Amino acid sequence: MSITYKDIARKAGVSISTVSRVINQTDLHKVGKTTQKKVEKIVEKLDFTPNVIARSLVSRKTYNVAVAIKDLEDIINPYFNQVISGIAGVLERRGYFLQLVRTVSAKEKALSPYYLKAIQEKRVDGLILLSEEAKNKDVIELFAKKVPVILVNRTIPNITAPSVLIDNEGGLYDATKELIELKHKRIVFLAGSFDFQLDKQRLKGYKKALKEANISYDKSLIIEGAFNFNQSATALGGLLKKKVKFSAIVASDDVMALACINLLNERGYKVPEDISVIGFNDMLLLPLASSLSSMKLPLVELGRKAATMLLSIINNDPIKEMEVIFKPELIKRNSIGINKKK
Amino acid sequence: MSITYKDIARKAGVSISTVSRVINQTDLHKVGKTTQKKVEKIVEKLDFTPNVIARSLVSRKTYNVAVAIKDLEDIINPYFNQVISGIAGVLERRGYFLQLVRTVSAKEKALSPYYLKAIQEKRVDGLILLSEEAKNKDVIELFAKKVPVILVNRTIPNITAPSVLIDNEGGLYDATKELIELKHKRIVFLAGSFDFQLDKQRLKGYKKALKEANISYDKSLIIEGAFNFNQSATALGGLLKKKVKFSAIVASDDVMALACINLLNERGYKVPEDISVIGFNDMLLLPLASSLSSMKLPLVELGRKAATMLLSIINNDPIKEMEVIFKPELIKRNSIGINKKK
DNA sequence: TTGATTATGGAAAACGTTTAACCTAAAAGG
DNA sequence: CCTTTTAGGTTAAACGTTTTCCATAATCAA
Repeated sequence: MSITYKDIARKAGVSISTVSRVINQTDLHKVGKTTQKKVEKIVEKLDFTPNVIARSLVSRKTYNVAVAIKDLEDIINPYFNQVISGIAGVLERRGYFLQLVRTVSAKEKALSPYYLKAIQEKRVDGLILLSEEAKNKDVIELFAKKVPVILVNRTIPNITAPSVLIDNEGGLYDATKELIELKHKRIVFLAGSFDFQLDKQRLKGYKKALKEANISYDKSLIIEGAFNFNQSATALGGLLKKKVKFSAIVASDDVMALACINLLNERGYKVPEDISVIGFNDMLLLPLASSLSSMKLPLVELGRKAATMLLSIINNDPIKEMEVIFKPELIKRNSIGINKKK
Repeated sequence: MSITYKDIARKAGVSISTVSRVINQTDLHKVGKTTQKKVEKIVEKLDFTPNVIARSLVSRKTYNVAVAIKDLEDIINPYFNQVISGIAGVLERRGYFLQLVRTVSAKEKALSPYYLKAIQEKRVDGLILLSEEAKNKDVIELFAKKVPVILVNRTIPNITAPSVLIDNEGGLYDATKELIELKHKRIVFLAGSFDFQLDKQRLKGYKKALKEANISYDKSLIIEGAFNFNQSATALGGLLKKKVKFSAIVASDDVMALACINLLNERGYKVPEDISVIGFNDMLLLPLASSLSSMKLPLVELGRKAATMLLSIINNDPIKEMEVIFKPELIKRNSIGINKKK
């Protein structure tokens, strides 16, 4: 059916090994110039591409990398989008392919989640884990099996793993501190979900900033918005309904911050005159929020870094640092101002 | 290094063929009940998963499907997101993996674009083409080579290919007609780009509606916004600057429509009092535009359909229809109203 | 009892590569 | 002139499966 080395070899009147050497440019000293040209011409003419499957079988390399997100709806999230975009760029430049896998199984009680399946079946050379859903136990097992894995914005207790991290604690500390400096005392932290490390770490930073300013921690100011617009609006709506007092909000994501601004406007509050708002990620993709202050993160760059590290590990290149930490940087725009109340 | 059939066979004291038969549940009449149990127990205990590469080599199936988008930034676009989400769901349920590939090559003059490379190297069993970038010539060649390919929202001249299409002409016809019924006469069509079939088709529908109403076609009302927020705002801004008169806008995408509403508000126009706006896709992901009227498309469903068709072709199942067409449906919300001017 | 059938299983080729080991003729070295 | 080296190859094993074909023992019908 399709062309193989055998065909090329026959047409060129040489052996299969010679064809392999010409195609891979290896051991070329074992091939005469004229033979080489002859083979190259035929490869060219037939537009031949070696079968990567057969190649993988012997080389044990697939040139395939899995990128794991929790659920496929997650690719809708601009955060993952940008990271994946960065990953993909590096992979392509280095000749690798990108396989998108999920960490949750399909409802029908699949045996193992897809991201594990991809590795068990040896479909991929490595894995970039963008999701926190993957169980610690499973991830530890992967490390034990020497599977190249990069963790993104997630750690495993007591283990130093190759990872690209975000200084979540520092980020929320900086954001909170800025608001405190603007005389805010009752600051809402709209987290995504405390099921995630990321928000636990951020809460730490929030508390730290409060403590330093001798502001007491009020649990009722902490709410969860599931990283999406609607649930964030609902959460904030709940707070308003309960008449909880506050003059500022830090959100764990720009979309969530946007939901706040939107709801506040609807309810007659002005941002930043009445309420200050700071987002996270600085995604800039919603020009509607062109005045949103945010903790900026170079997400595309972060993806690039993760991919580069993974490829280093896959190719046994020396790796400079096991953990790379990106520090969010506060971008001040028009959504924050001095607290004038009281 | 890793476990193979050989190991299982040795431990079970049976042949490799027997192991294969048990694992694949094929030719089970050739395996005794007790032998089967014995093998199964060992497979279970060792947590063995067959090497999919070796398997692919002989079966000529990779259980891998490529989904091609133009550029990786495209996954940021909610349109692709939803379609891919639909595709991924079906693939996973049927045991297939999803490979994300681009139709444009990396800048460094790569030989062939990645989506072609994936096929040439036999990495994938089929391809879903979400991008119009892929050249007709290349796509035709794929069909000639009997590669399973599904086209999404794109056709190839003179060829009936398996495809999932959108009734673009009908969609814009309906939108325009609605506005005409609301007494609008000068209607802006904010297209993405006329490099694309999709917008050419939509323009056709737009013109058709005008013609039926005896409204003359004014080319200056046709602008392009590159399917993104900023360029759409710029395009509309240009129109305003030139003082072109209009009372309604149909945009080729919700984000673009949003850009219009945003700019109009900034410039002091009210929607829908002064200007009516209709979007396309009805993505609903920007609750900020909760009142945006839009031509709704079941994008996730569309992705599902594409994946289902592809798998049918891959597995030589009879395929019901070569072309499935999704008709956009006008969802009326608060962004349109009767034209009161003149 | 004999021949046919059935149940159970193994051996080996094949898939398309890579690569280690081997071969030969010519060139070089002494 | 003989030996060694080098250039330019070839052969064949290996990678981990699937699958066709063959083998044997037990069972069955007559």
